[in-house]
Amino acid sequence: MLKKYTIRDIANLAGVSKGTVDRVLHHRGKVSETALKKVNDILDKIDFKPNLIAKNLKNNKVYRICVLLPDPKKDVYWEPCISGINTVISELGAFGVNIETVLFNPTQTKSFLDANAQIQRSMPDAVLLVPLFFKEALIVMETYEALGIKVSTFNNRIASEAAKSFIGQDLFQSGRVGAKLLQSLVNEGDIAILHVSEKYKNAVFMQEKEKGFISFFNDLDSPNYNLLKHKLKDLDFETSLKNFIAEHPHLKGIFVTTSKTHQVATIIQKLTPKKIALVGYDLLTENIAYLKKGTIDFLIHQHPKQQAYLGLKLLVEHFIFEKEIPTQLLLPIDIINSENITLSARD
Amino acid sequence: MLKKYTIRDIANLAGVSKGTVDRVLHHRGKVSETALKKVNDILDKIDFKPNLIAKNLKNNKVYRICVLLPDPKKDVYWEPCISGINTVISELGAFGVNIETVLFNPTQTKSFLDANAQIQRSMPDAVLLVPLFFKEALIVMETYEALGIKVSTFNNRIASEAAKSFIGQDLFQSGRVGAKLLQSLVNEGDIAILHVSEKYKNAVFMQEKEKGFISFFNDLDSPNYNLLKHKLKDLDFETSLKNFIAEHPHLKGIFVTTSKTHQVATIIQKLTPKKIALVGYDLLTENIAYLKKGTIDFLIHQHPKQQAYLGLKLLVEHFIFEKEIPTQLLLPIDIINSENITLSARD
DNA sequence: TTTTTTTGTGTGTTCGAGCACATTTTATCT
DNA sequence: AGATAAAATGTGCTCGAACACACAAAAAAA
Repeated sequence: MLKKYTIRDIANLAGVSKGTVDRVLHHRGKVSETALKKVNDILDKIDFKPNLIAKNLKNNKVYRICVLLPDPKKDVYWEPCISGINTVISELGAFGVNIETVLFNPTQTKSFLDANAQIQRSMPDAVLLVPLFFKEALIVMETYEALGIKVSTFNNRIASEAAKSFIGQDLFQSGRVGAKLLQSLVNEGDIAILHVSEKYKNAVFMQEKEKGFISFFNDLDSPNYNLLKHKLKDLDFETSLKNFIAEHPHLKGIFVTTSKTHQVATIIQKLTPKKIALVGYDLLTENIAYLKKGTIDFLIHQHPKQQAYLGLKLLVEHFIFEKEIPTQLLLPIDIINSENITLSARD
Repeated sequence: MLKKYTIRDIANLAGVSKGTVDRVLHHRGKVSETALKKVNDILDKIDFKPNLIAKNLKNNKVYRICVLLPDPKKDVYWEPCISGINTVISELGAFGVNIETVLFNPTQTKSFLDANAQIQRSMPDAVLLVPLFFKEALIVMETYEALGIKVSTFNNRIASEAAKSFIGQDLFQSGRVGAKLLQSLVNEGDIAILHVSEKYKNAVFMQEKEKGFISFFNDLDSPNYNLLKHKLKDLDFETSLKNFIAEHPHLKGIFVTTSKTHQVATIIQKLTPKKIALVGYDLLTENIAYLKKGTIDFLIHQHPKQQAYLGLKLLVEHFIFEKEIPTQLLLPIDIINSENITLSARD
């Protein structure tokens, strides 16, 4: 138990050489049945864990991993991802991994394609990317596949076999969480789901949240609530929202499906004397301010930092310690209010 | 950048031997100023990260770490800790650490003292423990200090210099989160904080939560709410609670400071036709059942698994990779409702 | 000037697993 | 039986950092 067995120990115990033990362990064949049995008998008796340290000493390759994500300058939502990547570098950089971050403009598909082409030319061992543009991502991932470059995705799920691994949230369930929170806040009246459509198309992801949101109230089947739905464009944002609110005097709660929740909060705070419950997404500075003020009641945390951190860490550990990469890793859907924000803002 | 520098590389670049480089790196002295400068010049130029793998190969010591926690058979709250410990074993066991779990009876201080005495006789390199009994824990930790055994604590914070490291929740803030949740659920009326006193004394920890709870409503300073406080003993639990509820017809919300929330739920569900909002602690099976049924509105997750996992992992990495152990690590205060429970139950 | 001490430098071995290669043993064929 | 092929087994080197030890050069003492 206290002893740390080595291949040599096993060889001595079995009365064979370490070469033979090695062949047994790796099923390399060229072992007589008698020797095989002798070694296996010992292996059954003791708990042999090959020393990971020695195992990797020989392999002095530097693995190269690229991370591709939207430029945080264009959308601050991605800001924490950078810090997640840096955490991995500081934790695992000494094991011989080279991590490069590549950014693309989330408003332009071309930027996404260009960045991928650039990465593919440099031929890294693996790529962790945000497949923001559905169609383009599919094509890009096939190219990676053909080049023998491993691909993991995070934040946005792509239903495709090319996507070997995904780290992120279950958006359907996330929508249900939002619904449940509104039910906690509002006893009866109109409840609206609001899509703030951003410049880039991530309609698929907003739809998933909507499905979950609606499914919750369907399951609830209560006469107290009346569901509404509304889309907001960046252009006529303010007037459109004001009109919507004016048209629905019984509006008691709003669920915003994107991180632009603060834009809605700005209006609600100004416009109405009577309280409308507001649930939205992501810990942007503006959102946090409204959360603390009380305009936003709950925020759902999508863990951008954690997503990048875990996705990258899994890739690194795959190369260094030969760990398996799970096909999908769904992160918990964190509910944030004004009181647990300080402790959650870190990641 | 792509090159992974070794000590040998640096030696060649500086025109000295690897022994000299080693002496410079470890400040072992016995290096002439000329040689020191030559080596440092190279070190400034390149980004040298000593290979952690090779570094530990030589050090083939098996570190022994004991984990001491209450027996999950006596209180299921601790059940997930075991799985957290096992995760560390499977993740880091191959690096040469021996982890032993020792259980004590949370209803008996003697059991705690006995278990510690047993651990101290076996002289491990470090101990991770739950300092459930304040006074006894202080004494015990001094003994560990004297024996040169590193101690980390989790779940319960002990205000003492002997506690080098703590992993757990900020209980004061946790009480504030509970208060905020009740405020979200209830618009006006009586709101009660309920202590279900368990057999063992953890009064200190319940008090912290209470302070936070009260501080929130003090800060709010709203005439809509009226705070109540009540203690429940295991013996006359049911009658006492029923009486309390009967005495306060305007009771609209209850905050239970322990994992025994389900006991309160049982009564609330039976007794009252009109809804009383209920916020409590921990993802016990019974609590989860009431959460899904709607009797419990929110549960605060104390992350028992994560606490044990992180506490142990930090100790292991301290020995294996010489990482610093933080003096305290406060885990996020997770809010759980019926919809995000499935994804959070895992840890 | 010679001997002793101090200080600086380089060399060689170790750790455990992996794998190439050498060597021994066993089986097959003339 | 002897030659040869095939299978089984053992040996020895590698990886990078750490450290003991040997040895050289310079400084101090005789």
